[in-house]
Amino acid sequence: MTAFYREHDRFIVSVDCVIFGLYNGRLSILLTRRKFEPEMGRWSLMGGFVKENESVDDAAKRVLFDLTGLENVFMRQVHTFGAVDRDPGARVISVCYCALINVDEHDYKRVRSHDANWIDMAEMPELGFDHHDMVENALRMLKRRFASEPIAFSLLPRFFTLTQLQQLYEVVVGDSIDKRNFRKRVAENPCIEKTELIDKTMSRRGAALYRYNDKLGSQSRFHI
Amino acid sequence: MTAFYREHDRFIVSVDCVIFGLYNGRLSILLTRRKFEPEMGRWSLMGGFVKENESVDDAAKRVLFDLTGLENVFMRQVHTFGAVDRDPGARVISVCYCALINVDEHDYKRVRSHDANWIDMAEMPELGFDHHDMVENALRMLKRRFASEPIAFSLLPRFFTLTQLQQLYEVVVGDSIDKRNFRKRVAENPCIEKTELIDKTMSRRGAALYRYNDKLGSQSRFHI
DNA sequence: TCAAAAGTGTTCAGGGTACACCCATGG
DNA sequence: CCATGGGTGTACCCTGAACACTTTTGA
Repeated sequence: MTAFYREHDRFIVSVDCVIFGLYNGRLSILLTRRKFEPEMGRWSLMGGFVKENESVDDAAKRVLFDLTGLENVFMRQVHTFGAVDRDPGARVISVCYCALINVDEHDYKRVRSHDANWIDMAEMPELGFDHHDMVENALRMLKRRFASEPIAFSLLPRFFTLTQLQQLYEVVVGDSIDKRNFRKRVAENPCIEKTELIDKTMSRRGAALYRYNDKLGSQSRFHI
Repeated sequence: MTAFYREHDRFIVSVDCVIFGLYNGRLSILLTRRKFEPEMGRWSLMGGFVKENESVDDAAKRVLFDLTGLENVFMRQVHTFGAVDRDPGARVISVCYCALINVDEHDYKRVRSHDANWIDMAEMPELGFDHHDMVENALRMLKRRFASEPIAFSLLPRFFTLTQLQQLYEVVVGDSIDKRNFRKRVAENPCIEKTELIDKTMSRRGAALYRYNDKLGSQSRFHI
């Protein structure tokens, strides 16, 4: 390190992850109760500290993996929170990330061992620190991105019905969507391919299974 | 500080400011040549280090003020860049901000003393580190926000003509706009008030002067 | 035969875009 | 009288939203 850098103040840097999940058909968020002061016992986001030998993005991935066992999920940086006294325990600059996962795919045991709970977004408790701001920011970003990027498909099985896809959009957007309009847009999108397969688990009649094809490059977007 | 925090790695945190400006009718960016290693002599963004007793946002404001003498300008956090080796001189985590200013209002002497130059966006040189990513991100954010938030009015004099307003939008959006359609949208927007004043400096005929009124709360938006 | 989910088209309104000419004035 | 910038209205298209009934089949 050159002399120029030596003299500057240094900071603890953390990542706080807003982990959204689909938990029996509803949008939920992974929260834990803090196990140490300050604010011990208060609900809070999943956080961790950045280490010297990892990038900030990698720190976020590590935290997500530790908690859920999942890799390669939709994960984005939301904002960096750097107020001087945002954490009363110490000066900590926190980079907030958000992820959206399928609760069924993650590793329950990991979540349990971290004393984390899935909480329905409609019943979100008060959170410590500036975590409420983080959740608001993250949710706004999630809704925006979800409606314009093909995030949904990483949450569905490889083959899915249009009803499943629509329900997923409805949960995230937080509103109901007209079935015919929805299917019209799907039909116009070359990335969503109908297969010959039929799913009979949800109805007597059976529903056509579709597949997402991202090989279409820049066209692999789906804007509901 | 509780014992819990003591053991964590600490980082130098910087802010890098992408300062866009309107310089004789074109979108420009404020750049400087690095005066120390690594990458001495390379064009780079305006940066500074966060200090222990200031928030990250305040650090960005301080850097902007030091460079331009301006306060209360449109200034937003863009993204945090945290790759391990993004700065070959040391591990530095950098929070990127962007600002858009009116070049005529700032303090030239400050800029000069920092050896900073306004460079037309069309002629942007190669930058050191990950500064090119920062500029791309910042420009994308600026265009998005400029088209949906009333940023323009802080760059214009208190009274302005519709031609001035339109030219400003054209410069930032980087495309030309139909005059009649533009004026139609202005007319529909209650925040842009026509005054009785006439500006005769730009034409023989004279142009009506308008004023922005942000007292209309949530309606004080102008979406071109 | 009925319950439960799948599937299917049309209409309408509003917003966005394209487009060309007259006006006022100072020099 | 002319050069310069200021100012104005309409037609069309396309997208997005609203809306209800038929089909299939296992139990």
